[in-house]
Amino acid sequence: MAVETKSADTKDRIIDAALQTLREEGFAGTSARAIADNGDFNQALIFYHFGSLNDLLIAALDKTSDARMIRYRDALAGVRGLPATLRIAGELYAEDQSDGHITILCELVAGSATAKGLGPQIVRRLEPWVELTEDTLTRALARSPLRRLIPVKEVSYPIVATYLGMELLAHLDGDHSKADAAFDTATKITNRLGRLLGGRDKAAGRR
Amino acid sequence: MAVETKSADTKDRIIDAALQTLREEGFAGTSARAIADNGDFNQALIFYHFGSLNDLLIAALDKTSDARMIRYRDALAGVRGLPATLRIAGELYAEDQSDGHITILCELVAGSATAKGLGPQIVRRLEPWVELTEDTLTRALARSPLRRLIPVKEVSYPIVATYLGMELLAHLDGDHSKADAAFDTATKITNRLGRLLGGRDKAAGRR
DNA sequence: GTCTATACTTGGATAGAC
DNA sequence: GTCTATCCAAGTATAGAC
Repeated sequence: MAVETKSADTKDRIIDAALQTLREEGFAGTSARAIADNGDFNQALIFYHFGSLNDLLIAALDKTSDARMIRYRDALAGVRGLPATLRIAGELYAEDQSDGHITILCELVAGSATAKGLGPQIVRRLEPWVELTEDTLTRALARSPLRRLIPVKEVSYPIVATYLGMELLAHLDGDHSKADAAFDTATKITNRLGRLLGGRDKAAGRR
Repeated sequence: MAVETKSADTKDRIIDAALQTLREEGFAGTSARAIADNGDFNQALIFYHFGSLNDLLIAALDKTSDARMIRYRDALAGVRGLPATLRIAGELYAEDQSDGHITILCELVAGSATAKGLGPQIVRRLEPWVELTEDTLTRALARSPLRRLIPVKEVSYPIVATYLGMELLAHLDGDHSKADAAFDTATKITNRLGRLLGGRDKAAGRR
């Protein structure tokens, strides 16, 4: 058991170093050597513990993604109504940004378009997020007149794609202001829609 | 003049070979060697004519992007109303797909997150598309009640981001069905909104 | 302007000692 | 499990002949 613990510890150290490198250097800078330098261990350990660099990157994505998913599910659990949901989503997004989760995800998505064989595995790991969007939206619209307007199933995938697209662009030119403004824009439209459709604030789903 | 023509011809051959390679092999497969093989010329010519591989890729993006921009402006010029605009946009998108423009753009956007120094130049070349979206949307909404709902300026950047995000994802798992469905979804929502807001079809902007 | 040949660099991965 | 030493492939870019 001592051995297994040590091995697990090392694997975790390697994963953390990979995450840090992705955050700081981007996909392009995340070579096996760079990760090893960053985490202060030997480069060969990566291949001993993970077999290949790609497999390490997948494991790293799983770690950050699983943690964020728990946080998202938790924070969104009791939320009712679209305005409140948008507000919480905006806060979660801000967290994604400050802890670097977003950077990592974007770098990997972009990188997997570039690197060989990474693509399908990354995409598979985005599916839970489409489902989360679907669940969240279903609950957010449950008591809103907007539920007759928005086809939740069809709209969830584009929403996730928008999140990724905006981040990717923000990332490319180092300007996040437009991405940050998106939640405000969505809120604005929702409010206007609420006023137009149901009169006052009931329409938007507030209670 | 004969010399200039020959040089211009060669540059164009190289650009075309780069575009073809991006389409067929993706960013990862688009090395100077691959392009030269593909176009059946010497690899050193790339550096003689363009200085660096990055500069060639930028020139290639400019060629396809300029051509598409002319086509878009032309096709959208006389269009009135949101439903018609969505229909035309869907057709243009289908063209993007069949002639490979989309593939090239996505590969370069993804790749520029990966490669060094390409990012800012690619982003700058996306700005005209945000402007086009803004112009198009302004005209599409001119006579629609929806113009009070949608803040055109704030929404144009997210729309372009969505286009890119969806394509990037579709690209990653080789499944374009969800991206194709997006225009139908947008049309569906627009129609419902038209019925809810303005009664019948006038609201949606048809004439 | 175009070719051949090659210098130089980086990075994934492995062999084999400890 | 961890280290050193290396192999090998691929890629950008350039020098120099034609």
